[in-house]
Amino acid sequence: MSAPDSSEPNRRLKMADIASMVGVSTSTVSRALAGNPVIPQALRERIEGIARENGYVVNQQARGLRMQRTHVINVAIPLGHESGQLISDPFFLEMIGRLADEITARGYELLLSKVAAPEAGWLERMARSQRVDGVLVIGQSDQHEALNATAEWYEPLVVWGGAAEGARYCTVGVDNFAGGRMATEHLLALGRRRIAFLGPPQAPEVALRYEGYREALAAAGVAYDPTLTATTHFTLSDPTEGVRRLIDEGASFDAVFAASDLIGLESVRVLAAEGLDVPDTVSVVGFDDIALARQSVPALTTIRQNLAEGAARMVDLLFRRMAGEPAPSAMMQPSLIVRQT
Amino acid sequence: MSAPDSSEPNRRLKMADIASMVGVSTSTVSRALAGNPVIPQALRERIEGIARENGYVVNQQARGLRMQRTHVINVAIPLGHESGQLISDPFFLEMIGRLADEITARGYELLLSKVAAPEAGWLERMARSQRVDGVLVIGQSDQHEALNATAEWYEPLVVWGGAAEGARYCTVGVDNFAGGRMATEHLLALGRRRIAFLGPPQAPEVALRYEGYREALAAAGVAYDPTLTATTHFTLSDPTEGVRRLIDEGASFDAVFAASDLIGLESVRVLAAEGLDVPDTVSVVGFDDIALARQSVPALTTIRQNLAEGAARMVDLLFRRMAGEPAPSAMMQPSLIVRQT
DNA sequence: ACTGATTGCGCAATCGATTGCAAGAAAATT
DNA sequence: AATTTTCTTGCAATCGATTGCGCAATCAGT
Repeated sequence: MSAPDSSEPNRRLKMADIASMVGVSTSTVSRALAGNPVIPQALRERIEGIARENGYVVNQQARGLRMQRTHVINVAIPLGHESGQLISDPFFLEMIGRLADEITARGYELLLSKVAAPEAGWLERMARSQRVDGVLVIGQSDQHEALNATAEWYEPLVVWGGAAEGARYCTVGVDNFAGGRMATEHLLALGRRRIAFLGPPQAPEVALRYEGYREALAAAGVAYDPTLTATTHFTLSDPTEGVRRLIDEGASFDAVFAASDLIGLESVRVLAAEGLDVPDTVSVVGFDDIALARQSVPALTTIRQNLAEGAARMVDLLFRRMAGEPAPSAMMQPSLIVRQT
Repeated sequence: MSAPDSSEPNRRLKMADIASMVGVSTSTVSRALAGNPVIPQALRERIEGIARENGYVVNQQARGLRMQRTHVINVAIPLGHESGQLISDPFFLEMIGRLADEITARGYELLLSKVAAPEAGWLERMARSQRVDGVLVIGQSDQHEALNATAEWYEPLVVWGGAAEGARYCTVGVDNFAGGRMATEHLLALGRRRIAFLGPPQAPEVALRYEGYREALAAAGVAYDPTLTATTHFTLSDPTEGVRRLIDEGASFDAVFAASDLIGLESVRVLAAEGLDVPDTVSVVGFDDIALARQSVPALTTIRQNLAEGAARMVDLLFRRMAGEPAPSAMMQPSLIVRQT
């Protein structure tokens, strides 16, 4: 008995419904809603008005099928060598947030795929499903080969990570080698000589940081000691064990270069718990400059990656590639942020 | 001059291509790939084989249009009262990760929408675009009305948050009122009497925590002092000011109940920087139990929300609603985790 | 060998939009 | 008034899959 609402959403409206309400064909409605100038302004406004009043929204499936584009970007996070299921590193959150801003600003949507245990062909399926117009991969993980294989024929693909050897895919990232060198040089300048390295070296970006570390050691004439390298994942519990292992094995070290801030922060915590004072006894440098690095006590010295710029670059390159222009990889300079550790 | 690869992906394959390669109609290919038993096993395997060899992947746009479902779930994060653009709270990352697991496990994809400055009708557009089969909203923010309006006619909608008064939408969350009470009772049990509250009370879930706080005070016969309430956002820089403001205004307090761990951790840091010892002079309790709460020094006492369970519940309810079954809101019990603050 | 049941597979309609082409109406020109 | 030009607007094909219906081939039963 209630008066019929202006919007009575019993059934999903299609363009034909709007067309018959206005008394025109779907062609006209389609053109009007697309802002095509061949439709006179008066009529266009009438159509827009009726569409709005009835809460009509274009069916994106149909539109996508006809137009051969979806206005969706796939953001994939491969977790190849991460044992745990969870992404616990805030680095990802900031990156996702920045990418979301950039993608939304261009009128696109973001399809997030967490690729927990990469099966063969995951990236190829992603590229061929035609569900998305482009793919961004955050971190190479151990998927270097898969990336190369797909990049061979799929243009709109941009990867955040290191410029791995033999990579034929487009990467955006900071100069990880330089970052590793800067971190190590900083520790050397503090007088540290026994510098440990903590991180997952299977990931190309970490491998480059590691090379920078060894390069800096060599340049300073400090002998490289393999027992000071501990392999850990990016997850939260793993670095704990990594640091403990170093201590338990009796390795004597006076500094830690951690492959990520999360690993760095955890190292600081474990060292403190073991009675090793940071920074008096042991210095620590992280990588990323996540928000928590600044906030923690003591504040973590780290190598900063500018994610705002990085995300903007990735999206910029991706859209160029989607437009058919070839876009080259980009490398940005990291910077050393000296804090208390 | 290179030998033609087994997969020559010059052009995107459609089902008709596979059909002509096998020598059958698209109907048969479609049925075979869908595992329809009317297709004899031998033929089905031949079709599957050829499809695989040629890297054929079903066009999801076309499939979605025909089937009237997309196999995509929209996860929306409204940031109504967050001044900053960024989601910096790790709570979101863990939640997104858990939801991604649940959604992927059911063969669906996750479309992530960061709704930075909610415009009128954002949720309605989301629901009507037919780009997704259901919508999950993480946190009510200040969008209570929008949620109510859309829930009126759109079934597959589940919200993470508090059971706000007059909410006609389906919510999943912990009992925020009980959580607020538990936190406050814990502080009272420690002998604290001047307990400050920090958080954004516009969000319904925070409002409930606040009510629990006041309820506990009243039950203990401790006078409520409005000058001990400071409004802050969930971002990282804002709590800093919130705490400083309390101190600067000369409010004397011996405990802080923070509406989130991020606010709690920041409070600890600021208090320490101001020379107020935690926990000797001031006790702090947070909310969420993010990974960092355990890891920080001193480790943060907090009210734990079980996000793994919460995410599973949300997705479970959403899929029930997508199937047309009415599914009621769910409330889980939080638990007090006593640590060092 | 003939009828009826069963199985295997293709035809063609359908999902909801977009757009090239062209027809009819209106305006401008001669 | 007749013709040309310009505006509007609709017809119908198209994007790539799914599926109800029905025809032909195979098989079983007598």
